[in-house]
Amino acid sequence: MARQRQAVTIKHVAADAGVSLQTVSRVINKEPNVRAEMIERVQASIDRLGYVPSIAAQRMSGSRSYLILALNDRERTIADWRARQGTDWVDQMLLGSMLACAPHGYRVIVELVDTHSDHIERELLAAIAALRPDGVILTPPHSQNPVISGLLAQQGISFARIGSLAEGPGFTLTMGDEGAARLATEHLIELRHRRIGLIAGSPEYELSSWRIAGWRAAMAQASLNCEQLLADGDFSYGSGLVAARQLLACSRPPTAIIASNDQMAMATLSVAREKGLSVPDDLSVISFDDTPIVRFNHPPLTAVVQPIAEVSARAAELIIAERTGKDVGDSPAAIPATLAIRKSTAVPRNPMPV
Amino acid sequence: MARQRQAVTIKHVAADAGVSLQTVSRVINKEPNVRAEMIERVQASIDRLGYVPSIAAQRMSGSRSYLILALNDRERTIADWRARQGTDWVDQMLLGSMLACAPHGYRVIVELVDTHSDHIERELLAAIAALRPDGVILTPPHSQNPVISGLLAQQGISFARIGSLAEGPGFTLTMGDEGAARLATEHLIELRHRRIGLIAGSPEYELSSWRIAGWRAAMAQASLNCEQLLADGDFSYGSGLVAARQLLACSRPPTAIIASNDQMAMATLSVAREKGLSVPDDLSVISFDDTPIVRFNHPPLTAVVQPIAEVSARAAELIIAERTGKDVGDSPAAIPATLAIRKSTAVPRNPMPV
DNA sequence: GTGAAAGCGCTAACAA
DNA sequence: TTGTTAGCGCTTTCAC
Repeated sequence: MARQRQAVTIKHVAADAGVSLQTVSRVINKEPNVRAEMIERVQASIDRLGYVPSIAAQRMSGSRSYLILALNDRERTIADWRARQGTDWVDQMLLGSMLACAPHGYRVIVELVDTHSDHIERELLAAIAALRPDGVILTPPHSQNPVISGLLAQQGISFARIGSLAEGPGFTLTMGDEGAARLATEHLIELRHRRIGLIAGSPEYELSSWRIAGWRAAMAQASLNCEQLLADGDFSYGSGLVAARQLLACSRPPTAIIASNDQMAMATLSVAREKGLSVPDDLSVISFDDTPIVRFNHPPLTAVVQPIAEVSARAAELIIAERTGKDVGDSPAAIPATLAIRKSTAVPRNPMPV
Repeated sequence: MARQRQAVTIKHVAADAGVSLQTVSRVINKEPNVRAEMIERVQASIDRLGYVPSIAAQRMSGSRSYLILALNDRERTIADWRARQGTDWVDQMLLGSMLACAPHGYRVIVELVDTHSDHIERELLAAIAALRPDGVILTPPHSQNPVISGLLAQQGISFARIGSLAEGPGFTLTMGDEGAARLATEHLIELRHRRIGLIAGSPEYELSSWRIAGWRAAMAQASLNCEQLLADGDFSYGSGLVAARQLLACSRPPTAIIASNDQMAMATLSVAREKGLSVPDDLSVISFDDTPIVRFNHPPLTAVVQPIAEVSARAAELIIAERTGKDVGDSPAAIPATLAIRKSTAVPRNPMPV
């Protein structure tokens, strides 16, 4: 098969409309200072010929590449995909960002990068050199990596940081983690829980501390003590087991536990089972992260629902708006998570055990 | 921020190595007829400068775009993403194709296209004009759409059709649906089921008929009658309800049902519940599609595990190999699905009801 | 085996 | 407001 060049190019359109290339270019890019009549004429030719500009050529001439990179942690992402547990972070990102990109002619490319690798810089630079994306959407833990931020800023690529509020370049976006933790805690307080444990996420993630802060705030507001109620975790199932055991083994164990993600929530359920505690009667459990595994559990878990798609859409919009020179909107932008109340939270059977 | 051009270009490398652009280009593209010494010298400069070729420029000059489009049905994909039930078809596709692409410098772009739209042709042509991908991976139902196949062939773009064996251009790949249906049926026969129902998938999908064929073949081999045991479905939950009710309402109802996807399997479970049938004692159920919803069910369902990642990887390899001019391997390629035996299949309590 | 020239499709800068 | 020119970074001829 012969190597095909572009079927219809800007030249064809220009010839067809009887104008210069430049005029066609101006119409394509919706530039000002073109007579309405011209726009109409050119647009008619574009439609008739079915012309679509070549992204590569646009990129070459120093314009936009219409490409946005969705940067995710390689190890985590591949592990999630392999596990087939329904973790749909990437899907939700695609859902949000692709739908936001489509009307502007942008595309999203999922790019996986090693977090802990020392050549993360080289990997990212290679992707940038190869694709020259107009923007990059960073997810935790990349979003709080100053090496990445610095590199992108220096390259003049606009980017959005999801789940980070650290000072520095780039748009910052959150899902209101502190508020969400507060929401979850308050829900439990309303159910008359007094001892509410929290299994924290990995300290490598900024949002882990926000969740702790939200929980602390809600507890303080209700004049409840947090002592012995905070356990470390790192988002892994194993760390959840350790943390849940620690919480439930203390002198005055909690009647409710908030786990900072789905894996640790599942681990908490497992520990409850091994201790003969029934959920939710003996122990209420809330999961941060409303994944299928959480929803299909028996009982289905009360969970914090993170608006990943919405945040990703906003991230894409911010990046596109910046390029277009339009009003960029607010940053930091917070799109609050909500609480889905299900069957794993209830009034405690023994409000004050032991 | 100043619009940044490529940091390191082929010119820099050429100057650094003291050779012509052409020689650098030859080294990049691993062309023959370059002295080993030259290759080494150029490669050293490339490494030292951290040079990565611009995909856009490569595309412009008539070479490869290093882009592969993963074409999926828009409506279905977005519905799955929104439903958040853990359907991970796209994830598995990405897992397989991205990992296969990475070593060759290729990227994958997920593209959603309306199946039933009359401007599907325009949509696809627009994507091709904009990106000029080196290849396209088609999934059902696109993979069996002759309009799409014809268009891609005419554009000289290599493509792989997953789940289609229809004559025509493009590589064809399957997950051995007939064999998988046979496997599932034989598993039930071994458990001494004699009346095994099948809920078919949408007739718009070629693979629906393959599954029927596999079931029929296994039944015939065991000298079992298929009468009244085949019900129509269209992969939707609703159609599964209708089909399951029909099967279970007939004069000699089945003791086992194979549903052609997860949704219809769930529907079958629901109908079993409403009829007071216990699974697996009164009714065995097998799902085609091993999604989280199936795995997390109580009881977890015996299911056909489709090697989506493997097939997608193979599809990407075929496309890349064709470009590279290497041995392309076989087409049609079949990567057989397997059967995960879980708790929804057992020896029937009443081998011959009524 | 290596290099020089032309051009891919488009836009920035400038001119008219 | 519109058109002309030059050039983006690379690969394809075609010379040498």
